[in-house]
Amino acid sequence: MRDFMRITKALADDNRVRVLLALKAGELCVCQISEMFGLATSTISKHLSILYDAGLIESRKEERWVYYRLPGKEAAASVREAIDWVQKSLGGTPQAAEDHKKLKQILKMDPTAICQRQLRK
Amino acid sequence: MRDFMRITKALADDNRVRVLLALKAGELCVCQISEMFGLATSTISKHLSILYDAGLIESRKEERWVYYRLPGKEAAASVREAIDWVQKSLGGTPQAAEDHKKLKQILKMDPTAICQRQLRK
DNA sequence: TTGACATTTCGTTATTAGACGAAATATAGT
DNA sequence: ACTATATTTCGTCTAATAACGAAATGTCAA
Repeated sequence: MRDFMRITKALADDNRVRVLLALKAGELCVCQISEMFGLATSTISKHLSILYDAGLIESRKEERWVYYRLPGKEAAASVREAIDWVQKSLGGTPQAAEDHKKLKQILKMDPTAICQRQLRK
Repeated sequence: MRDFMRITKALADDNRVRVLLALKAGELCVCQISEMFGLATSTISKHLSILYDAGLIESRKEERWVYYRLPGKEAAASVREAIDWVQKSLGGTPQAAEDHKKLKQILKMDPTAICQRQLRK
């Protein structure tokens, strides 16, 4: 029950759900997500930790960045079903399309440039 | 997106999820659920309204009582998938078993007796 | 219509969540 | 070791949520 509720509580926030949709396209680092949503990196980091604790995302360190991604086949059934449910329900919505568009822009840029931009705000 | 988030927010509370599990066994009125959880009827009523607004339950008036039940086939896909996901993930947990046991006791009683008991607290 | 009573709504209070910036942590390159 | 910088943690503020009891609503029976 506790594990399941961690998932439902993690999904009960717009921004966290949008992160899951964005990660469909591939892994992202904190500053990229921060840039995409226009929120402080500390805020995004907190959201990611909640998704992580629920098992809804995994992470990987490379150089200076921490990349987050959707979990693989080894994820718990509840988790896989939750992610499928989100994708299926929201994959075709205007919000997802808009986010995807913005994401494409961000992926074109150099990660370093984005992160430095963040700090200057 | 808004509709979907209404569902995820509705699922982000232990008591509301337990209500969905309980309704698997059939429809229940507010006072029965109130008795089952040991919470005030006003609190349960509020929880039910949140589930209702999300489309996760339906209601039916009969005499003095309002019975709540899981939605039928006509429910939106997101809703059906959410309910299936909850049942599949939690149907076999200790919490569900305990609730089911308590529920059986309550269903044995006369609804009138239960509701009057509520008021005396 | 009045009374009984199940449910809902309202007002209040306490806890939880989400946001930020600042400070701490960790890692890579010099 | 030192600096730069990406991320996390911490402290704080504000907003949202869950709980209750009291009052309002609606329905049935007398």
